[in-house]
Amino acid sequence: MTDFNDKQIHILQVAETLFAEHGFDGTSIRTISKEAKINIAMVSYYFGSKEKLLERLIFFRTNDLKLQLENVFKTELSPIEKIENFISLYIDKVDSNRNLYQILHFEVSSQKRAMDLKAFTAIKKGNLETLKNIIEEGQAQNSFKKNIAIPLITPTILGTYFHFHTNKPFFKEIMNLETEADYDKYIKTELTSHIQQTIKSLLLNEGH
Amino acid sequence: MTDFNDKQIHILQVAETLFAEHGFDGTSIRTISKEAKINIAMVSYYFGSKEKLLERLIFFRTNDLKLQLENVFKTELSPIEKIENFISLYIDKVDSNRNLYQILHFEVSSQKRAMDLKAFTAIKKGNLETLKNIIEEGQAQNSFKKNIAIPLITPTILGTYFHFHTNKPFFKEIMNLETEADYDKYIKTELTSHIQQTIKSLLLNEGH
DNA sequence: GTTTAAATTAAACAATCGTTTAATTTTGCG
DNA sequence: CGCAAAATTAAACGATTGTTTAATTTAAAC
Repeated sequence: MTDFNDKQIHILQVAETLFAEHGFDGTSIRTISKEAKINIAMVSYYFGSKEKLLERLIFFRTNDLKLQLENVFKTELSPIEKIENFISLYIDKVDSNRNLYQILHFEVSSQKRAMDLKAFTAIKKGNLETLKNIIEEGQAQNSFKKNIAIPLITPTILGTYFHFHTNKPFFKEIMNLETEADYDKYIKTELTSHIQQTIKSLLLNEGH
Repeated sequence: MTDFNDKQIHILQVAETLFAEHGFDGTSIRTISKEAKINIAMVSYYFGSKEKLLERLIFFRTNDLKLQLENVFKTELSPIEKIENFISLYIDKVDSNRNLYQILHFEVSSQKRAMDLKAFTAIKKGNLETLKNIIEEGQAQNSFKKNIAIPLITPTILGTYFHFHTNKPFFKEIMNLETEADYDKYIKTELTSHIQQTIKSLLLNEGH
C-alpha cells in the first residue's frame, strides 16, 4: 500500500498540478488522462476512484513531507535562532509543495469530502508541539515575552505565506515581479525575511 | 443593474452559503434551486448563467462592503491607535462576510474563471494605500521602524485570520472551542488581539 | 512456445451538469 | 373585467461527469 510504480506516480503528479489549477471538482478524469497520456480507465484501475486518487495523492506527499522540525529544537542554537530556522524550514517545505497545499487548503476548508486527514492533523499537532518547546525555552531564559498565544504563531507564519501566494497575480503586479523566477526568489528572500522579522518582534522582549 | 428584488437576494444568499460550503464547481444549480425553493430555470431567468450569478454575488457583497478604512486615517488618533483600529475594523468586516471571502479566496487563486475582479483589486489597492499612509505617518514622527515591507502587512493580517478560519476544525479542537459562539468570540477577542499585537511589535521602535 | 497474469484499450453505462424551450400561472394596470 | 408583461413551471436538450465492461495487447514465468 506504500509503494507506487512509475505510472502511478506520473498520474499523481499530473493530477496534483491539475487539481491545484482547477480544483478537485473542476478537474475531470478525462482531463487527467489526456494530460498524462493514459486511458481513462487507468485511473479507476490503479486507484479505484477519483476520490481515492486524491487520498493517495495526499498520502504520497505528506509521507514524503514529514517535516523534521524536531531537529531544529535539538540543536545547540539560541531560541531566537531556532525560531529563524523553524520559519525558513517550514516556509521552504511548504513552498516546494505548493500544489498539494493549495489542494489541501481548499479541500480541508470545504469539509465535504469525508476523507482521512488524521495523519495530516497529527503532523500539524507535532509541529505545534515543537514550536511550543522552542518558545518555552526562550521564555525560561527570559529572552521571550510571556503572554504569547503560541497556537496562533503558525497561522501567522503559514497564513502570511498562503495569502501572498493565493493572491499571486495581485502581488506580482504591485511588486513588479515579472517572471516566475522573480516571484520564487521574492518568497525565498523578502517574504521569508518579513515573516521571521514579524515573529521575532512578537516574541522578543524589548531591550534584547 | 444595481438593484436586486427580494427573490434575487434570496437566491444570492442561498448560493453564497452553498458556494462557501462546497465550492463553485461543487454546487449545482439544481442544489441552489432546491435549497432556495425555486424552479431551476429561475437562476438563468434572473442572472443569465451560473457564472454570472457568481459575478452578481461578488458585486452584491463588495458593493455593500466598501471598507471605509480611509476614515481611520483621517481621525485624530496616534498612528499606533490607527493601526489598532485598522486591524480590528478590517478583521471585523471580513469576518462578517466570511462566506463571500471564502469563495473569493478560492476562485481568485484558481484563476480559471475569467471574471471581472478589477473592482475587487481596486479595493485592495485602496486599502493598501491607506495602510501605507498610516505607517508613513508613524515613521515620520519616529515611532515606527523604517525598514518595513508595508505590502506584506496585509498578508499577515488577513492571512492569519484566513488560515485560522480555514483550519477551523483543527483550532476548535486544540482551543476547546465547543460551540459556534465560542469560536466567534475567540476571533473577536483573542485572534484579533494577537494580530494587533503582532503588527504593533513589528512596527514599533524599541523603547516606545 | 505456451500459459497466465497484468496492462491497456474502446465503448458503453447511467447520472448529472448548465441551459433552453414552450406552456402556464400570476401580477399589475387601464 | 380584459389584457399585457412578468413570473413560474415541467420537460427536454446536448454535453460532460465518474465508472464499468468486455475484449485485446503486452509482459513475465515456466
